[in-house]
Amino acid sequence: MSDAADALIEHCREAGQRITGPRRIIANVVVKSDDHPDVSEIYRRVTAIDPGISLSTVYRTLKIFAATGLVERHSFAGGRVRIEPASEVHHDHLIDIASGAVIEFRSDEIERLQALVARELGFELTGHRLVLYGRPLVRTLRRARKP
Amino acid sequence: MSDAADALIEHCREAGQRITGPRRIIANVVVKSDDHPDVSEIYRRVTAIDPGISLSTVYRTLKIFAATGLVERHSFAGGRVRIEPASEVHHDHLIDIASGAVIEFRSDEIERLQALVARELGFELTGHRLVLYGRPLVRTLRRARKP
DNA sequence: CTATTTAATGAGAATCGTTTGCAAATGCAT
DNA sequence: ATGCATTTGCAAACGATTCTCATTAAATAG
Repeated sequence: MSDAADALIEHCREAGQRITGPRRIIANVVVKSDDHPDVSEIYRRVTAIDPGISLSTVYRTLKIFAATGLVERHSFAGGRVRIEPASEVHHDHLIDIASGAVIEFRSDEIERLQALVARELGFELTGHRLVLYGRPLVRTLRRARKP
Repeated sequence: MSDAADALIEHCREAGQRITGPRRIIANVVVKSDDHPDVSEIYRRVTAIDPGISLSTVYRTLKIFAATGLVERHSFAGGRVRIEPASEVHHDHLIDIASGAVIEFRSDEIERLQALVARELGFELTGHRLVLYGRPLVRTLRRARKP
């Protein structure tokens, strides 16, 4: 239905994959997930639409989508794998340790330094993984200044 | 036996832990592991010294050492947990995608930027996890220039 | 040095997320 | 519609890690 889901499906067809009911549904669920859900959450959302779809199919389909570069699978902090639709622009993640929320960010400066560091060590940087963990800054209430 | 292992053991005692045979051996194996082995590799090394030590004990002991801050447990690229003795200086890792080797590095500049980025997003940086993946630079053989 | 107390161990079962084997169902080209 | 390869659902298998619990060993008191 969704534009992006159609694109995802189209990519699959081009990759020689059959377009099946489950795959359509999973594609739709994934593209409208902007909250980095884990697989069981995806499964929950998928079965809310079609209760007949099995967990294996969700896993298998996500793997195919990932292989085609259509979704990304992150494994933050030793936990379970979390899913996000692939986006044009690369970004890294900051985890709010208070709420567990995942915030996306991007820093060209950091990227540049990474490549530099790798080169200094004698490597060509082929990828990286940066996750920041942080606690929300308490917006310090402006205290009335004593004159 | 080793200086560092003694320190590790001493920390444990101070933390109210009993100093047992298995713990001594595991401590020794860990401190002389500069290659970021995974748990089963640690187990292999430990049982090479005392075949009676169980895998559960290795896991339990590593967890205790980690809790005391004496060893660090990393989970690179969706794989198994890998162990390293805690070091004074913080560092990040670069994985050689050709060999799987783990290289340690440190960049104050990157650290600084991370804190900055976090602050801009409204967070106080409490931790981070940076892993670079790279392919060894082929040291381009200086080709004889045709004059 | 031995007895007492209490924590640590070994062996295996249990758990968790993920993957796999297989028979039945389905997509798609004809 | 027909045939056939691909997908599916189910359940069993899996690998890493954790747990259970009876047994053993460390620290402590006597």
